[in-house]
Amino acid sequence: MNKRDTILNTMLHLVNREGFYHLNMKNLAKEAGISVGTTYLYFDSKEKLINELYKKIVQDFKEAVLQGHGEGRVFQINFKEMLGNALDFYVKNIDCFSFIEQYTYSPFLFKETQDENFAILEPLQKIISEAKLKKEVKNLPEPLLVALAHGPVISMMKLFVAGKVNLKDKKLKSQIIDACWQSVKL
Amino acid sequence: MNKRDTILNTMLHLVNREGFYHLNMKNLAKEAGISVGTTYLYFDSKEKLINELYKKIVQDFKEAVLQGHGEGRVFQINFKEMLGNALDFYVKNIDCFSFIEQYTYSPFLFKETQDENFAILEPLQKIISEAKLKKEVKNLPEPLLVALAHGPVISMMKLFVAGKVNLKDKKLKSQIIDACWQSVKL
Amino acid sequence: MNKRDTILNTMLHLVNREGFYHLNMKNLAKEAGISVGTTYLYFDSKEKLINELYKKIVQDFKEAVLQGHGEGRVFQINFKEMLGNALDFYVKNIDCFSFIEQYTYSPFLFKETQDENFAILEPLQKIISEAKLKKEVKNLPEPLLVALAHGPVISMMKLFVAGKVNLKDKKLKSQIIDACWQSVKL
Amino acid sequence: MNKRDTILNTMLHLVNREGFYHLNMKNLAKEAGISVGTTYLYFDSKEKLINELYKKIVQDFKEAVLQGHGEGRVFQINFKEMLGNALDFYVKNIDCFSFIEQYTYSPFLFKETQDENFAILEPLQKIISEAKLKKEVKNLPEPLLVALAHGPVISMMKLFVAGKVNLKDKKLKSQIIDACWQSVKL
DNA sequence: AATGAATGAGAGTTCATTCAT
DNA sequence: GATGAATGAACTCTCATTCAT
Repeated sequence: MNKRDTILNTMLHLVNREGFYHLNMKNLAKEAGISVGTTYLYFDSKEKLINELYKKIVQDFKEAVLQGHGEGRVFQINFKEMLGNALDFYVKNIDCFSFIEQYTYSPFLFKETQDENFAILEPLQKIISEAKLKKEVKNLPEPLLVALAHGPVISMMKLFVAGKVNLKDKKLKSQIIDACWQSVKL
Repeated sequence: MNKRDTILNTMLHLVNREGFYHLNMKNLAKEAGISVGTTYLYFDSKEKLINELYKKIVQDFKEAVLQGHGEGRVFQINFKEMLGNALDFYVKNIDCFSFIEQYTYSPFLFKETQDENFAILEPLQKIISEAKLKKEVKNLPEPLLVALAHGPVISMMKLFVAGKVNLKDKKLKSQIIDACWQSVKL
Repeated sequence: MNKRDTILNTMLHLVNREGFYHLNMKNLAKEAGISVGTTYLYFDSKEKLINELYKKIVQDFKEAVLQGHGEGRVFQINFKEMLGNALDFYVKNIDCFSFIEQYTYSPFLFKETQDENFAILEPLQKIISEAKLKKEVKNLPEPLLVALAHGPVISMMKLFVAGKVNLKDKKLKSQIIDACWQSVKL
Repeated sequence: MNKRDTILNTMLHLVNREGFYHLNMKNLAKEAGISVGTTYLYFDSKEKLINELYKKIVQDFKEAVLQGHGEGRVFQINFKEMLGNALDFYVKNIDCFSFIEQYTYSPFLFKETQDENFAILEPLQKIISEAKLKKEVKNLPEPLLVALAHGPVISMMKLFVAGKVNLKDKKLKSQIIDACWQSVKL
């Protein structure tokens, strides 16, 4: 792996083990097996590094979420697949899930835009918006439909991170997805 | 207001205006109109102070949520009331909502127990648990039922904080609550 | 002495012993017998501290130079007195002399104005300017008259600092002043 | 131009554009169009490099100053020519003038000898010393005679660098030289 | 009880120098 | 000879905490 990616991965790891607050560049360097100075060869500042990491994760998430997505297919199929992909991504990359949540709630960093916070919702927003036009979902405000689909997933992930539920269980996973589908479908 | 509460309130305000990261005891004292030293007469450390604040907010939240709650009443009534109370509390105390979210996602502080994170869910958990026993809700794992009820509310609040929806609108509020009810009801 | 002045004095001392380049806040604090943090209670930054020190020295210099100055007197008296005062000030405060010279030649710091560099010349400029109007000095450009009076003083001071001449010798002092006077007088 | 000279020239340029303080080897290399490593093939350290540059400038200055100098000629001619040469050199090589001044006042670097500071005065010292023996100059201490000749030139240069006088003006130049001559001549 | 000047460890960042290529 | 990624000590500055008043 190239050094830039090593740094990003180590950061991701550290943020989740110690939290933003206890994170410091010296530890990051030590954990990554490089020197402090080297970090600054690849990133201008701690802040930029964190922002870059966030962008990378969002991009990875979006890609994962759109896996297997087909434009012309029935909404139900696409919706369930997307939610399933999201869950799978989160479960496989708990660090990424935790990072996104921490980042979102941190007036901690100077984000370039406030909207960054909602970047991960974009794919879901898009298909719900289209379904809304075609009246294939409940007649509720779009943001609410998104919240009904995404909110429970996040809540379940929080419980999973805390070790309170097992999202690796396929049955539970499909129950979540079905329940969310029930919430939005006509 | 007594000095202890002034400090807690100022902290709440500051955390949301500047974020945990940019928070510092000097500013806290200045904003509260006292000296740094005084802060330490009431709280042992910054960390303890934050933890205390969290506990206080959770307690306030729980009280607000249980407002009007009747033991013997129909589940639907209690459920909707509870969700409505939660929404009202959050909307009226955005600072508290943001604080809770930030705190939850912060391995920032050494929490006394991980379970603290889920303290606010307790009332909801309790009534859902009872309803489950009486088979008044869908036959789904309890945590999922809680997530179906609470997740969308949190998601909507995030959008509200970002100025993307207006939760002061009564119609939207009842749409949210109804939708959540639909998700869990038999 | 108050702490603020202790810091300024220590800085003055250190700049001359070690030079701007080797100066660092830790040593400054140690030498001043305080902690690093304390320095920042009195000055916003290293740079501001140096700029403040410069301003203070210039002010002290100007005051010293105008000592005994009388508005209505013969130009020759005022001129010689001013030059004598300057020499006395420099000799008594070698550190100040060295500091001024170092500061002047340092694109080292972000000066608020370039003109700061010439602030110490103001009193001399003023009396020469007046004398010029009254045709009491040679018919040469004002800047040159200033240079003829001040340049040799500075050059002598440099030699004094290097231990090559003894400016505490009264005879040498009056020779310098007389020679400068000869340079500008009609 | 060979690489060694390129480095020296770039250094000279950079010191005057950014000052000693903001100078760093990476920028030096970039500006010189070489790599950092290469710099160290030609110079042992930053400090040595600066010291070498100083020596080179002093040498260039001395050569320029002695241009046209004739051993047997009248002192006045040699004196005026020397001062004229110095002025011309400084005006043509402002960077060199600024560098010399910065260097002189910098306990910034560990100079090999303190006397280095006065190296540029040597030619002037020499002819004044000879003239003194032959009683062709005022009966004043030699260092003062040197200061009377050189001090005003430096002062005028400082004003020139700051854009306050125009030393490219031939009349001003001859006024300076004449005035200095008046200061030292019998 | 209340103050706020003082502390100093530790933060983020820089940069002269090295060395494997 | 030439490179430039890598180093890590040292820099400026911050801030939770203390304690004499």
